[in-house]
Amino acid sequence: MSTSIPLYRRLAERLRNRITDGELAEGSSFPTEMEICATEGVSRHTAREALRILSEDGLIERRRGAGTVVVQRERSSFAQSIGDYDALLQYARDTQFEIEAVADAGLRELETFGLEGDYKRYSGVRRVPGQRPQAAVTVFIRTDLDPGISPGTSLSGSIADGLEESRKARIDRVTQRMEAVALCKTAARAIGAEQGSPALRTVRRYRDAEDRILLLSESFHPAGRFAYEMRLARA
Amino acid sequence: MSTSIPLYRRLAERLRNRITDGELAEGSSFPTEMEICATEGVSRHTAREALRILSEDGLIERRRGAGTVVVQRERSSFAQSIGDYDALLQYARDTQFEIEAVADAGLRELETFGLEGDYKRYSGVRRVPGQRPQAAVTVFIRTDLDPGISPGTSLSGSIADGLEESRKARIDRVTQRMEAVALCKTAARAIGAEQGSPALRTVRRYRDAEDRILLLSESFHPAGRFAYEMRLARA
DNA sequence: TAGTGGTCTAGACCACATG
DNA sequence: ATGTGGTCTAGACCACTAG
Repeated sequence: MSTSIPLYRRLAERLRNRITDGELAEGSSFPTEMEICATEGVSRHTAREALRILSEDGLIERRRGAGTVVVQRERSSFAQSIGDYDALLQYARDTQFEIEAVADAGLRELETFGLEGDYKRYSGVRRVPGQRPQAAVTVFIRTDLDPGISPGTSLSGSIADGLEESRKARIDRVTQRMEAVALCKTAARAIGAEQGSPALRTVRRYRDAEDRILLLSESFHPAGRFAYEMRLARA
Repeated sequence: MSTSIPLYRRLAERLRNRITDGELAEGSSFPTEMEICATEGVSRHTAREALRILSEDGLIERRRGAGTVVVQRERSSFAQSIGDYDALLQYARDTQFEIEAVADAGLRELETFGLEGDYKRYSGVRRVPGQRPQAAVTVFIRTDLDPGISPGTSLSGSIADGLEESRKARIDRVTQRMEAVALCKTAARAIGAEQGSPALRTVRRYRDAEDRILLLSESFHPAGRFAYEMRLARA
């Protein structure tokens, strides 16, 4: 085996492609577990693990006794998600990421964020040129994808943006987590806010189709300087 | 045989209790899979399913070769994955909106939120039954759509949910704004947090196809009790 | 009744972390 | 070197849905 990606993940990826390619139409008829076992030559457990992934991703729905169907999404969350992703990148294009430090990521940080492997850490602030910083930002990028930017550089756009253009890897999806926190000392100093004051913490994980994290960003937006707006259209 | 709840779920529940009861301390030492198999008399697959539940709930962390540890940080965040409108409603279904007061909305509040016309104001907290409040919530609903709920009622789901079912109006889209703020006195008292402590403020505006605001909700999630997760997939 | 997904067992090999 | 969690197989019984 030349690949270390588990069989059930590769199987999930093949099935996912059959959906997005349109071979498996929306609203009906997904192969049964036993069919997948037979055609793909895997055990039922492996087939089920793959189906679990697709189910958690919202691509299929399963009902005991009835069967599995491809979820109907007429222009729904998928189209909506694209807009969100673009909007996300748009924000990055409107501001500059001023890189203040670059280093190898430490073991503790990697563990904190659930990263496995080697990553480079870029830290700095994001701001509209001429204004005070909107956020303290830390970016972890897998070392083999490191663009090798020097400290002191101001990046118009995001590192994720450059990652796309380099074609070294393809970002398949992004998960984003937001919560309110009290600013830690480091972040507070970086953006000129008071330690302990409220901030919006945003962690984004950029993953490829095999669910590996290519890039991770953590931002602290102090209260009053940033609000996140999104629009949820109905399916 | 008396119960229809699967074994692995009951096992997960037992293990969860051992964590919350303090028998399994944070930071280290969770029974290994083989230990669970032996002491609980289950197969490894069943043990793993139970552990998967706890892992997805963020109670434990697993590392190959190293073992399993209890994480249960003080702030047991409740992560909500929201990618589209349906997922947003799902969160409301998992928690209860406990209504503490109902009144006509005042002119100043209407102005603050950009509302025009007559609205009813419902205020209270949202929580998973049996747990401490996750958020202080205020809902404004256009008076002609008022469901007429009495103070003291616990609503399983959201008012927006009921609005849909009443078929008196159709929600076409929702815009959502999120930012970090310091808790005001009123909200802080409602959820038992300290005034001035960090919170995530979320304002949602539910509009019909003519862009009129049918319903508006404002929530304050104190730091540590809630995280907002969304997934941005690409085509 | 036949077929589906849900649960559960027993066993195996592997990659990895730790001592 | 040992033990951990991660993957995978083969087989079984069950609850449920649908024709």
